[in-house]
Amino acid sequence: MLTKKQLDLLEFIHKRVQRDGVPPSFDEMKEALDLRSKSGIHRLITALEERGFIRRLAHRARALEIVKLPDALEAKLGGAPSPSGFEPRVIDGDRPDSRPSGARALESGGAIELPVMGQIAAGVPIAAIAEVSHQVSVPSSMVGKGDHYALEVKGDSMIDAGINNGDVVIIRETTTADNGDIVVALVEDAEATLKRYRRNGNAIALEAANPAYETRLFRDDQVKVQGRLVGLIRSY
Amino acid sequence: MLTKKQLDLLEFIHKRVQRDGVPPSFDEMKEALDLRSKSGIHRLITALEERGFIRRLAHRARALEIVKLPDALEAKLGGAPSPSGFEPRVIDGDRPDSRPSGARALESGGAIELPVMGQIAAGVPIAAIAEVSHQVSVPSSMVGKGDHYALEVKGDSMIDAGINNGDVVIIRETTTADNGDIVVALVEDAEATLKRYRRNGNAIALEAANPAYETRLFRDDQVKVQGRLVGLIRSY
DNA sequence: ATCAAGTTGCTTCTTGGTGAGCATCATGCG
DNA sequence: CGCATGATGCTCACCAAGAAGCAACTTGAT
Repeated sequence: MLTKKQLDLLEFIHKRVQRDGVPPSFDEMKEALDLRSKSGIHRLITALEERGFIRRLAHRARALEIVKLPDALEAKLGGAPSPSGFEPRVIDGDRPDSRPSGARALESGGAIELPVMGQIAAGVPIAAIAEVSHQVSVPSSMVGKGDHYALEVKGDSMIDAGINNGDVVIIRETTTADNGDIVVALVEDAEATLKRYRRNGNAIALEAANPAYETRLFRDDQVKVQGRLVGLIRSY
Repeated sequence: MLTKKQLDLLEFIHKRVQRDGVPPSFDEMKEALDLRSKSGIHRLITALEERGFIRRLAHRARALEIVKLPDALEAKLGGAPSPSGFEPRVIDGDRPDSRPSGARALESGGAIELPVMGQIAAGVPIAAIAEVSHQVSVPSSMVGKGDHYALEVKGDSMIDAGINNGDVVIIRETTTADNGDIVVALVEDAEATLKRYRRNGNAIALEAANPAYETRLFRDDQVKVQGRLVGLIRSY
């Protein structure tokens, strides 16, 4: 899957992250691989990204992250593959494989499994968040820090936001939101809806994205934000 | 399932990966099998890929990976069959049906990695399917049989279908479509667009889902279906 | 405004993968 | 036996990708 150079670079990055917690800059990588130009690094990085081993943000310093390690490296260096903020949990026992297979059940490759906690009304509210009905896999790039869960959307009140009936939305648990965010809002401690959030003083507006539905206004003590929309998955 | 040659090659590749962490190039394989031409290797590799033992990226150096090993080899060499961290659970009972030997391609847990083949215009412009830019994980429930890939949507011509600018669409490779399907259509062998497909006699209509765009009509020889929309992933 | 970190264009050279065309050989089948 | 088929082997041609270097340009941060 990888050429020697690519493997070397990946290994270097991995070590740096393990050591410093921060990925190296292009210049540091250039030094490490003994090159005289960053452009070479750029190409190697591109190749690694294309093959799905790292993920990155363009134009951001040190904005790269190892998503997975080839088996060869994983065996060689003991470290956990790292993604999304949880690695310091694995201790090395005598038999490292004692748990990786179980521990990473929810985190294998570039995906994470999230529980689908029932349905949510995008139109008229449905009962609040219920139980886990099943699990979905989502790209780990979709979830950042914090706890997440998924809900199945019922209704069409958010169609203008590109959220259709039957879509699965990925929600990050949070109790705050910024204006314009799409949130899971619990109204009057009874009904949960998916709406766009807008605050004005101590009034909260929950806007649908469908002209057929009206914006509803509440006092801020009537509405509890339960999560913010971070992703969406649809199957045809 | 495999011919002798194919088995030999697979074994060689496996050993090399175990030893170096880097798969051999065609030339190295050629040497190992004592051939005088790479093209033979090419054929063997193709056969192995077809049978699901290896996975690869076309036109990329050493971009190949062993996905599974035939039982014969697995017993012979102790090595792990490779995919993301779970094999130590299978004991050999009398019923090895744990793996029907055709299953689990890149599949780990409930997710599969697919290549993102660049961007597709949902509006006017184009750049036909280009290269792999990176990989995404999608729930395996989203893909059925057949080959799949992903594209990033540019433009807003499908907004009324809930497909926004920046969304990643999952495409199943196929050359046929039913009326109403959303497809990747290659028009005039030049531009690829994501549109709703409708056939009428030997005329094909490509409809946008946005009143600002007009339906375009073509003769059926001007349009080639390259895939059908099966899923969508959006990150906020 | 300035610096550091990334991104790109262009060049050069080497390595590596693709594919057409043709020959050989074993095998299963009437 | 003669033929079709499929797996292999080879040559040759071609072109793409990997790797490296230099330099200029863009972005983000301060």
